[in-house]
Amino acid sequence: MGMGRPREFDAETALDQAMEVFWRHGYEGATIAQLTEAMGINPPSLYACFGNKEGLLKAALDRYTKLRGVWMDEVVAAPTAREVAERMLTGIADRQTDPANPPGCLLVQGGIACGTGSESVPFELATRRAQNEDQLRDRFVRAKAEGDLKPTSDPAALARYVSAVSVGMGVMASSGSDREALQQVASVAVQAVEAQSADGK
Amino acid sequence: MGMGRPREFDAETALDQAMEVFWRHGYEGATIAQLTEAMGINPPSLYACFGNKEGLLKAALDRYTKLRGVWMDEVVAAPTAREVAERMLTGIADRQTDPANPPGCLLVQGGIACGTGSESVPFELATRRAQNEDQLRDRFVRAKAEGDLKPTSDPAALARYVSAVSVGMGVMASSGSDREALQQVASVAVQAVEAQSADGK
DNA sequence: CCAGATATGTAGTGTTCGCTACAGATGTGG
DNA sequence: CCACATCTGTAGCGAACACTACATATCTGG
Repeated sequence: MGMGRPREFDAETALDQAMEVFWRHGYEGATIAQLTEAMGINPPSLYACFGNKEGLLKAALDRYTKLRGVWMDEVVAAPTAREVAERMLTGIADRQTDPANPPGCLLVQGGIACGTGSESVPFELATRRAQNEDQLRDRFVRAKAEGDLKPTSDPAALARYVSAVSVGMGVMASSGSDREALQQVASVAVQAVEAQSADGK
Repeated sequence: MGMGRPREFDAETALDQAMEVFWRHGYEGATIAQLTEAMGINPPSLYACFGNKEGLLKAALDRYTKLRGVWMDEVVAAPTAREVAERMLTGIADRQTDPANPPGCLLVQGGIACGTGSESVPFELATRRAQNEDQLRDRFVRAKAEGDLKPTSDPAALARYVSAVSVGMGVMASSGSDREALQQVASVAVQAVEAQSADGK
């Protein structure tokens, strides 16, 4: 028994194109026609490879969070909580206004609200954002244990805060805010982390 | 010439119901069927009164921002920049988790991204958020002039920052974060404004 | 009570959506 | 070269969408 005709497109390349469409238009705003055109394939190929529209989104999210995870590892590798926050927020400002990608963050742009029948999409995005927050929290827990953060500080609250600012910056970026505006936000936001640092700066 | 049959529903009451549907499902996620059912009317009445779906959204946004404006006036009436930020952010935490409303903020939930043909919706929401930011900025400009904020502080950046945190909290609320979690974020966020206050607290 | 004007409920319209049946193309194992 | 398996393109499926035609009902002005 043979192995069948091989597929004529590269799945990861196609996924990158799909990711960009979801990123720009959101889950519900992206149509199969737009996706297939961007991916350079026809609907049957899409469904054979990814199951359905939601499966394609999840695959795109996997790819997005994988790429982002590499960067996040660098972020939490910073020596102090303050520098973690600074790397994170200034990096967010740069990345979310990088003309190579759609503005904002796929985990926000993808869909905060969805119609009946797609309630799992916002949940899926929220789960991925929460993973990011967890990674930050773990890093801040360590910072507190190391005496880098004040003994009175709340690492979980700090992580939630940095995560919230990141999300807010993503919305601003998608609404047209430029890199400079986001850098200003990052600059102010870091000061709240400084206030929780043992050396106060 | 007569004045015709009077409408049998109250426009503002119906608008409140429509606002809640948009708030919960977003612009694209909300269907005319859901809207008319919530409003207790039939499609022709909706179109006669509001023009089309986008007109209904704008009317709902007008009502939302009007109600919110009353509260914002109280916020900026606080005596110091720090207290303005505190009232704003703790109030956001309370309001966005108020069980009387859908979670989050209509200006965020309404739609960050939209499909082709509805690009004006995200723009409309962004414009309303910008108005809020302008109001904050004006207040912080005054605070700086009054010596309440440091001479080196940037009122526009501070306003952008508070606005960004508010938006981030809105996304968190819609993803299931409870009041306490948002209050923690608010509590941390205020410290950045404190750092820009002349008395440092 | 009548004529004009506006609102209402029923029952659709055309379009677009996500998705797929099907036939032909292209590969592998024997 | 043949049976089989998988992919590809065309063409279109049923459902849901925003929106509306139309007949009927309810008002005002005369």
